[in-house]
Amino acid sequence: MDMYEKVIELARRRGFIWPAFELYGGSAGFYDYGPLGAPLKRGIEDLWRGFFVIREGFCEIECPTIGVEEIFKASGHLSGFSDPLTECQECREIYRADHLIKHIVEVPDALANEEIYRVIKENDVFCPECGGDLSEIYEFNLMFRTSIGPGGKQPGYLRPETAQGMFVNFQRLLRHYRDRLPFGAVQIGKSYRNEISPRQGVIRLREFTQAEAEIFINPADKSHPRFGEVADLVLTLYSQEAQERGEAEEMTVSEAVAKGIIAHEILGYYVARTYQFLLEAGLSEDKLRFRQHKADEMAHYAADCWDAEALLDRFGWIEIVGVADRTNYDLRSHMAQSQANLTVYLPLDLPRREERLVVRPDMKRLGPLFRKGAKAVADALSALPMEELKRDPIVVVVDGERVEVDPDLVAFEMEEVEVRGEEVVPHVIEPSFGIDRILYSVLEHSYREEEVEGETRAVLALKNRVVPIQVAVLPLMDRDELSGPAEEIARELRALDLRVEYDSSGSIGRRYRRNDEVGTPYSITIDYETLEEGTVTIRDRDSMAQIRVARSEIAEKIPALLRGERGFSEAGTPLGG
RNA sequence: GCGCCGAUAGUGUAGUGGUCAUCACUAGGCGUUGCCAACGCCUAAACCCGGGUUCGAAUCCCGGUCGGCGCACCA
Repeated sequence: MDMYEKVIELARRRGFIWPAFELYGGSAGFYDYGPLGAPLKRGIEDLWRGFFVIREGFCEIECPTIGVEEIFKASGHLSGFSDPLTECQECREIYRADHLIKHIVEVPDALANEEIYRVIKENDVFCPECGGDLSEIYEFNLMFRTSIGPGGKQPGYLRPETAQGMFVNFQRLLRHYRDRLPFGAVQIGKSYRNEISPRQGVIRLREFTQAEAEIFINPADKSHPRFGEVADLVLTLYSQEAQERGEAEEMTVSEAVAKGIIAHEILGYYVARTYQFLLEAGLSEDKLRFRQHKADEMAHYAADCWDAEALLDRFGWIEIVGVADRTNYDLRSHMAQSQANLTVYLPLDLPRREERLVVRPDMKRLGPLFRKGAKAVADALSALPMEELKRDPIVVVVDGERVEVDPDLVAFEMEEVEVRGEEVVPHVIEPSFGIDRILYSVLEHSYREEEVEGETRAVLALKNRVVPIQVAVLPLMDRDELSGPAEEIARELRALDLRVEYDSSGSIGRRYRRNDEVGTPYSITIDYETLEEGTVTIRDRDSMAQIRVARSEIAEKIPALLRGERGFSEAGTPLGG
C-alpha cells in the first residue's frame, strides 16, 4: 500500500474527500469535500487570504463562473485551449491532427481544420499505428460550453481559470485603487476544464478551486519595496540551468535575483511568499521545490515563470502553484477585443515639453451646414495633418464621401504643451494556486505512522491554522457525572468559535487515536479530578504528552495553544505517563 | 479516447453456476473499565449498473460506469 492509497483511504473513510455522485456510479474528475475536508479546504483558503489579501493589501473579488464568449476570445482559451483531433477509422486511435503534419507544414497552428484535413489527404498521411484512414478533424475544447438564456443563441463557457475576472474588471479595480500602480486583486473560486482523461484523484479534476492573484505593476519598475523581508529566505530552486544538470540547488532569494536566475525582485518576492504560505499550510520543506519553466514550455509572452512543486509518493513532483510574469499580454488582448482603454496614466518624474498640433473646428458654423454629419466632419478635420489643413478647400472623406470644407470653418495651430505623464499598459505578476492539489499534498505530507507499544499509530500532523477539528472534548468514561461537565466545556469552547468534537464512545485510548488520525491537535479529558479539584487534562497530538490545567483556564489556554502563542509544556502541569 | 487489469458491508478481504455470501477491523447499543486502537454480549451493514445465456447468475458472456497501470492528452 503506497502513501497515496493510505491517504486516500483515510480521506474517504473519515470524510475529507469523497468521489462525487457515488450514489449514481460517480463521474470521473469530480470530488466532494466531506465534513472534515470542507473545513480543511476553508482553512487553507483563509491562510491564503492572510498572505495574499490582508498582508499584501490586495482586494478580493468574486466573478461569475460562467463567462461570455468575448472574454475567451481575448484570453485565447477559445482557440488555443482546444486541440484538433483525428481518429483512425481502423483502430480507433486518437491523434493530435496538427502533430501528424508537423513534418509537412511548418506552422500547423495557423491552419483551419479543413486545411489540416486536406494536407493529410494530399500527403497520404495515415494512422501511425496501423496505417488506417484518418477521420475528419474535430475540435476538442477543454472549456465546458453552455448557453445563456432561452433559445441557446448566446454561448457561455465555464471559466477555465479565475484570472480573467481580474482582467476584465481592470478599469474598476484601477479606480478602486485611486489610479495608482502597483495594485493587486485576487479571487478564490471554482474553475472548470473538461479534461480528456482525468486521473490521479484530486490531482486532475474537471472542477477545481483556484486562488489567483493578479498584481498590476509598472513595467519600468520591477523592484519590490518589501523585498528585504524575504531576501534571506533559502529556497530549493530548479532553474532552467539546474534542470539541464538534473540537480536542484539551494539559494537565498536575493542571490537568485542578483544572479538573474529569478527574473526580478517582484517575482522573487512572490515566489518567497508562496514558499512561506505552503510551509504554513503544512507542506514538508524537503518535499517542496520551485521549478522554472523551460523556454519552450513558457507562454511566448511570459517573461519568467516558476512552479512550486510538491513531491508526492506516487506521482513524483507535481505542480501546485505557478508564479508568472505575464507582462502586458492579458491587458493588451482585452484592449484589442473590447476596444477599451486599459492603461494607467503614470506621471513623469520631470514634465517634458512637446510641440503639438491643435485643431479647433468651428462647430457653431459646421453644425447648421452639415447637420447630423457635423460631428463626423469635425472628427475627420481633427485627424488631418498640418499640410492638408492648409489647402483651400480642405478635403475630408466622411463615410466614403468626399466633403469640401471652407478653411474659415476650422482653426489650427502648433502649441507647446507640457507632458506630465504617459499612458502605460501595466505588467501582470500572477501567482496561481491549485487549492485541491495543495490540500492533497498537505494531507500526504502530514501523514505519518509510528509504533506505540506494538501498535501502529496513524497521525495527521496538520497545522493548527488549517485543522478541521481544533479540539476534542472527551469524558474519561461515559458516565453522567463526567459527561455533564464535559458537554458544558464543549459548549464553552464552541462559544469561542472553535470547532469542537465531543466524543464519549469507546475507551479513552480509542478516542485519542481517532482524533490523531484526523489531526485534532488537542484533546481535553474530563476525569474525577475535574469534579474534585476543578482541573482537566490536555493531550498534545504529536507528543501524546498531557498537562493538567484548571478548568477555568481552558477558555484562555486552548485558543492560545492553537495560535501557537504558548508552548504546550508550559501551559500546565505535566502529567507522568 | 485506446489497450491491459480490476470492482463483494464504512474499510480491507474470502468464496462459489444451486439455501436471504466468509472473516477481520470499523460503527451503534448494553455491561465492564481511573488516560493511549482493552474485554464480554448484542446489533447494523455488501456482491457497481444495464442487458444476455440458463430451470437458476453475485459467479459465464456483452455493453456501460468507476478505479489502477501503460499510451495519447495535460492552456
